[in-house]
This record gives sequence, C-alpha cells and structure tokens, in this order.
Amino acid sequence: MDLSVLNDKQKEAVECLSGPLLVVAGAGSGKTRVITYRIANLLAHGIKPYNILAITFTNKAANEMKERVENLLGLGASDCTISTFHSLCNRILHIDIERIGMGKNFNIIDTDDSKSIMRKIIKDLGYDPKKNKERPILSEISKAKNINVGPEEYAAKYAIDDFTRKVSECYNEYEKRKYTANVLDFDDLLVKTAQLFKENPDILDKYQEKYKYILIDEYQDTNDIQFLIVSYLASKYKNICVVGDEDQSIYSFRGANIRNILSFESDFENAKIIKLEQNYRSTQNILNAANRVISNNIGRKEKVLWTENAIGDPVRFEEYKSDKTEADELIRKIKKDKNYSNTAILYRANSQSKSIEEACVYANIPYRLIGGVQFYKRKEVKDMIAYLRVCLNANDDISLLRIINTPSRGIGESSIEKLRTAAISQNCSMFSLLNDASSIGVIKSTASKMKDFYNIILKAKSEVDVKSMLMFFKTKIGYLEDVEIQEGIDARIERESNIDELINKAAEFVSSDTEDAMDSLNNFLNEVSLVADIDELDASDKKLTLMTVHASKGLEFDNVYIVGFSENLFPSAMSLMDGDVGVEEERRLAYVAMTRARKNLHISSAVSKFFQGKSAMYIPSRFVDEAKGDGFECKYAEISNRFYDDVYEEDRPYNKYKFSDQAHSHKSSRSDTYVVNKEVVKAAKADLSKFKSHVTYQKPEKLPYDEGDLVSHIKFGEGKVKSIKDIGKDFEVTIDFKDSGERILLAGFAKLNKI
DNA sequence: CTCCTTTGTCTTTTT
DNA sequence: GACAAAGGAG
Repeated sequence: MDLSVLNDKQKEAVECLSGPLLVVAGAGSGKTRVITYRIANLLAHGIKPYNILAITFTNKAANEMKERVENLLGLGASDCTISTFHSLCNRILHIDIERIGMGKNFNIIDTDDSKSIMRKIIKDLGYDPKKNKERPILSEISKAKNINVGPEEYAAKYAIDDFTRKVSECYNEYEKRKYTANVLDFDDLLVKTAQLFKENPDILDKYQEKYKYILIDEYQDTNDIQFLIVSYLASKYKNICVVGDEDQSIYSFRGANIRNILSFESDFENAKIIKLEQNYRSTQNILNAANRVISNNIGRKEKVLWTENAIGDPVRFEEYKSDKTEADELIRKIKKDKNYSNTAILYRANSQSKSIEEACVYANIPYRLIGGVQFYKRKEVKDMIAYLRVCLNANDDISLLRIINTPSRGIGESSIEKLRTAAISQNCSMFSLLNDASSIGVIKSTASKMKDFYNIILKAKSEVDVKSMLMFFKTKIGYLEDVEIQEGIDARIERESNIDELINKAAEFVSSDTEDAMDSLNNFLNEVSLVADIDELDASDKKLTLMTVHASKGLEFDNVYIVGFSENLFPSAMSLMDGDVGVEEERRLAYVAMTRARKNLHISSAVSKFFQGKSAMYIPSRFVDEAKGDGFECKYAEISNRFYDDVYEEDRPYNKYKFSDQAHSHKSSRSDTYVVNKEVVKAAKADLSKFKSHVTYQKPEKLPYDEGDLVSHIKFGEGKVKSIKDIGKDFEVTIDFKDSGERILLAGFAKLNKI
C-alpha cells in the first residue's frame, strides 16, 4: 500500500489498524482521505471487507467513499458496509425487527407525516389545536428519543409541568398509532435498533462479529442514541476509529452531542488520539479569517489550523443596500468568472434562496438548488409513494388517509371519519373495511366508491413490479386528469414530469430482478425514504450551487459566497434566544461556511430585506467584526438614514428591532416609521446584545414606577404612565408620550426609567 | 361534498 | 408575502 502521499500524522492514523482511535481533523485537513486510505489499508492487511463498517453523514458521502476505496485498491469494496446511521439501522431492522414485535414491511414516515399524525392526536385528545402546535410537541418527543427516553420513562421523569404532561400524553398516543400503522419515523430507526440490540444479545453478537472494524465520520455530530448503538457494536472488539472536529459541530438541534467527541478518551479505554492541523484546502487569508472567528468560542480544545498554501486574495465582506442588490451584484460577479461548477452560494436558512434564484433566472445562469422544496416532498411524488405504501402495507392508515380521496372521488371528510372510528373500534386497519363499507354506516353510494378504491389497490398489487405499479397509478386512476381540472395544464405537465422521474428511479430497482414485486417495492420505498437533498448533488454539470451552510458540510468550492451575513439572520434570531450556547453553534456554522472555500471567499449582507411582507433592516453580523484582521476587507453600504419600526410582540422579542427603510415604509401601514439617527441604531444594537436578559426576563413583584409617574424611554423619550396592567408573565404599561402620543409597551422590553 | 374566500402563521438548520 | 387551514356558500 503506497502511503507516500500522506503526511506523517495522516500516515499514523492510517497505519493504526486496531483499538480505539480518535482523529481530530480540522477543516480541510484531509479527513476523507484518511478514512478511505485507512479502509484500503485494513483490506490490504487481509481484513475481510464484510467485517468493515464505515458510517458517514450522508448517502452521497457513503457512495463517494466506496468509489474512492475502489479506486485505491483497483477492486470492489462492495462488501464493505459504508452507509449512514439511518440506512444501517434500516437495514438491520428489516432483517430482525420482528424480534421486537413489529412487522417486517414497515414504512418510514417523514416529518410532514409526523406532523399530520400529531395534529390529529392533539384534536382527538381534546386539546385546542390553536394553542397546542404540533411542532414543539414533536420536537420535544424527538429530543426524548435522541436520548433514548421512551414514553413510559418520559411520563415518569420528564412530565413535570403542563407542557411536558401534554407531551407525555401525545408521545404515548403517537407511538401507539405508529405501531398499529406499522410505520417508523426517522428517530425510531435509531431507537428501535438500540432496543433490538439491548433485548437480543444473540442479534447484537451477530453484528459485533460482523462489524469487527468500525469507522465513523463527522463524529462531532452524533447524538446520544447513535453513540449507544456504536458502543453496543464496538464493545466486543473495540476497533473503533472516529473522525471529527468539535469546531464543526452544527447539528445540536438534532440532538448531536459534542460531548461524544470530547470524551472519547474516557468512553473508550486506551484510546489513541491523532490531530490533523495542516489544512490543504484554503488560502492563508481564508484560514486566518476563519480561525479568528472560531477562536471566540470558549471551552473548545485549542487548535490552530495552518497551511502551506499561498496567502491568496483578501477575504471580502460587503454590505449592500437591499437583498435584491446583494443578489444582483453577486450574480454579476459570478457571471463574469463563469466558473459556475466551482462556485457555491451559501446561506443560513432556505428562505434566503429566493432572491438569489430570481437573480439567477434573470441573469440566465444555470443553478442547482439543494434543499428547498425537495423532490420527495412534492405533493404528487408523496401521493404516488403513499399509493405504493398502501400496496405494501395495508395497515398503513396514514398513507391511506392521504390518498383515499386523491384524486377526488367523492369520499368526503365525514365518511372518512366514520371509517376511521370503525377501524379503531374493530381494531383493524381502515383498508380492510373498504371492501364492505356499508357495514360502517356510510351511505350506499359512498360505500361503492370505497369499494372502487379498494379494487384500485388490489389491481395495482397484481402488477409485476414497482415500475408498472407506478405506471398504473399515473395513468389509470385519473390522477393527472384531476390535477389538470384543478390547476390547469401547466401544473399537469410539471407533475407528470416529476412522476416520470420517480418512475425512472423505480426502474433502477427492477432491473436486477429475480425477486418478487413486493420485495422490490419494499426496497424502493425504504431507499426513497432516506435520501437527503445533498445526495442528489451531481458536481459534474456546470451549474452554480445554492444551498444552506448545513448542506455544505464536507464539501469544498474554489469560490464561496456567504450571503445574508446579518444579525438575526446569521446568527439567526432563534439561536440568539438561546444565549451563548446558541451563538457558539452559529459561530461554528460560520466557521464551516468560511472553510468551504479554496481560493475566494466573499461574505455579504444587506441593509434591508423583505421579511414577512414588510421590508426589515439589518446590521452586519457580529462575526464580521470577529473576522476582521490582515487580509480581510470590509465595505459598508452608504446609507444616509436608517429607519426602524418598533414591533413589540410578546412572544417574539427578537422582532423588536426590525428595521424598515424609507423606500418601503409605505408598505408597513400598520406601524409608524421613525427617522432615527446613528446613535439610536447604535443603542438598538447594544440593546440587541442584551436579548438574553429579555428572554430570561423575570417579572418583578412591582414595577419601579407607578400610575401617574413620568418615565423615559430610549426611543420615545419622556411620557406619563397612564395605566399598568398585570398580564401574567409581564406588565402591560400604557404611556402617554410627549412626542408620539399614547402607546402600550411591555415593561420587560421597554425598560422605562422613572424621572 | 366541493369550491372559493378568509384567516392565521411563519423563518433556523435535517436524517 | 406565501402558504396552509378553517369557514362559508352553493
């Protein structure tokens, strides 16, 4: 095995074949290379490919890694298991899930499905759906699952207040419904695998014997349940190599626990640690700027990346007047370079892609958008998949509900409700009642419509493979005709092309076929449920890439443009509400974004930007100040006046300083627009940094002023307190201001001083 | 039961 | 401003 292309540290990691090994690999330090060479080296030392398990963060990374190993060895590495945690668990469960009491043909539901289940649960449990949103409840449940806490344990240990008691109730019901429908959500794949290992030592032993050598990439982004699975697998032979960088941990919202990488040494005895600090990717200027930013995080292991690369062009920050100008100017620059396939535009949130997309369309630049409205989330694609799911798993009531009246076949809500309650009381699937629906109290004509639907599914199931099933659904059930009637011919054409694309993907699953239709259907559905957006990225076509910073993890480009680099966008307003912890994660995110660039890094922000129908004003991100230094150039927008709205919303304190510029002020008819000078902007900025205290605001027993007192406010000046109203978590104070008249403010935000 | 209008919510990030 | 859900009319 020729290891001469590796540096000493890399070589050391590649040559360490057994025992626990932690490779701390800074951005661009050749991490992927180390993993691929290490796999190849294991194989070269006679270790059998089927004894090797490598976990990557995305399916795309897995496929690339497979390819690279094969290129190194000049032979197939197909017997190595290289996959994501979710795919691995999916595969394991498909073999042995019956041992924990579930059916083999389970379906995997996505977040939208989870939401609609939860919405129904909230209603059925008699809670007001307006006051109880499904999202916070689901995210609490997900958090519980990510630390391997089931419904019983949650009820016992975590249900401590109104909210968590409600969550506990919903959690229980949610698990029950998924169980009867024989479906799993994303978290379940991990949870159930851990359960399988825990309850069945023989199965665990089988996998310990199979996966004697384990490698895990992006270890800083593993969560507790993933760690548990890894510890189960690795506990026998302890040949575990993890690679990661705590500075690039950006998935804590998904339960990623940075502790996993920080305490690897204590988790695995006699662990060897190798640090890779030489960066091969970026210019010195890019690296220096990124290092200056990340060094503001406290509590990290000190690590300074260095490079022998050229100094390169300076990193540039530029502030534009509006998000539209920002997009137009950047696209103009990019068009001049013409180097589309080596260029990426990165942003914090998917919603920010829109102005860029518009600019691309206008400038006629080919682009590729990762994320956004993903292929598998499109309505027609999800509908087709729901049809397939019902074919595979007749218990899947969730999918059945989705399509029973799509296309519209005259089965209305009340009939569906009757069907649903009948299924619950008879303890059977909804599908099984469709054949003879007159017995459940629906009118005759509806019963016959239900029977028709039942026959459609039976007919489809008799098709020879997935592809012909899809062809059947596309052409024989009036789906596209219905779309055309409802939404017109253009919609029909677009939907049809998406369905055709799905059919193409399905075709790949039937080519190698000795298996029966249900097996290929099963494989297809499971594969389809686990694809990520980034998996679809094909770097070979010459297109400009648009994606979130999260999606860019692990990738690199010659030219990187980071847009929307403003306070409240990046760092996001949401994260600012979490205080320092939130800001540190955003800082890591900024670090990841910056270190994607090889040669040119251009960062930008916009003073004004449309937000929820209004234009809002923004100040540059705090990370700009942190990045400043040699080789970093700044250019701010020349704006003579900055204006801002006051938006006092009780539950959204971060909206308080939403700015709006003059050009759009007529749009915000509901709130006044004030001309303010730079000092006020500065004061607003200072105030922004105190959001933490706003969020954790403790309502005092009594306010330091009373009705009738004169008080002063940072923006409105002097005024007289007219009334004070106790509204629970804060006081609502009505003040008659000298200059601007009567206003109602919240004491916690307004910070009024008695004079 | 369906279609159209009105209302409310929303912006982190994803397997 | 955009999109989904609820409400109202036919």
